[in-house]
Amino acid sequence: MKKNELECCESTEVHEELLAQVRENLPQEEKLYDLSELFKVFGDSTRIRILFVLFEAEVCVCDLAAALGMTQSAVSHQLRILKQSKLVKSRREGKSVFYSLADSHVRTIIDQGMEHVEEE
Amino acid sequence: MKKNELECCESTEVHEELLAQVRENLPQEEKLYDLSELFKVFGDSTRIRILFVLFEAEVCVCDLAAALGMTQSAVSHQLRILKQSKLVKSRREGKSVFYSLADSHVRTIIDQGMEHVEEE
DNA sequence: CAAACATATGAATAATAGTTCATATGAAGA
DNA sequence: TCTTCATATGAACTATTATTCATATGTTTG
Repeated sequence: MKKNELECCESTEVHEELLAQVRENLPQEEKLYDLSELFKVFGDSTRIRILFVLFEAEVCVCDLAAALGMTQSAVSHQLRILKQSKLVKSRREGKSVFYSLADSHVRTIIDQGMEHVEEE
Repeated sequence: MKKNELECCESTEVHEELLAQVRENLPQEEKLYDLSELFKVFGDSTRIRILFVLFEAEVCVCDLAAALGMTQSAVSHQLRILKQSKLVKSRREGKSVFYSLADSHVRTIIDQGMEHVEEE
């Protein structure tokens, strides 16, 4: 990173200090990437709807598809993404596969998001 | 929604009840959409990095661009999105515009996400 | 073991979103 | 007022992603 890039806002000196401090406290690039990837999973209304259904109960794929009015394939693709992010887990029972929430962070994150959305 | 869609998993009866209950407790479609739109904002590493910089201090656009090694334009576009979602606010001081976090939900949501990502 | 059922998955398509480039807006100073 | 600096924004391009369709995998039952 070249120092020249910082030549902005005229008062270069002061900002250099600030930027140095900011960079120091910034998490590793990989962590930030993983974090954004996690939120990307929440950033789709189909997956959000799936999670809300799973708040209620452990549900099999075809019921999920029925509840959401979507094809089995579309739901299955999204379940795979949710599972890869460890937001849901699955359990096979005969021909069916039942999905449920993986841990409590899911609920907390969504609740906080809801609070933000519901403000004003 | 046609009842025929629910003919799956053979034991239709039981699931009908479950699905009726699930549908009842599901938030309005609009709420779910807004929620996913909010998380979509968190689901980009550029915006996550911007938010982490703002955790440290109130920063002007060109310093943000410098800190992240991005063009002023790209940062400005993302700031607009963050502002529309009310995650950041801005304040003009002469030629510069300073950005800062809008409320505490931002921090809570990101912290919970971090916890999830950092597990195992 | 063959047929039926539930789910998973690869490829293709369609829609969405981020960055770049050029330029517009808005403020400060000569 | 004209120039310069900081930021904002529209359009084009590129990349990413969700859904569909066809089909594969895995399980139960006759």
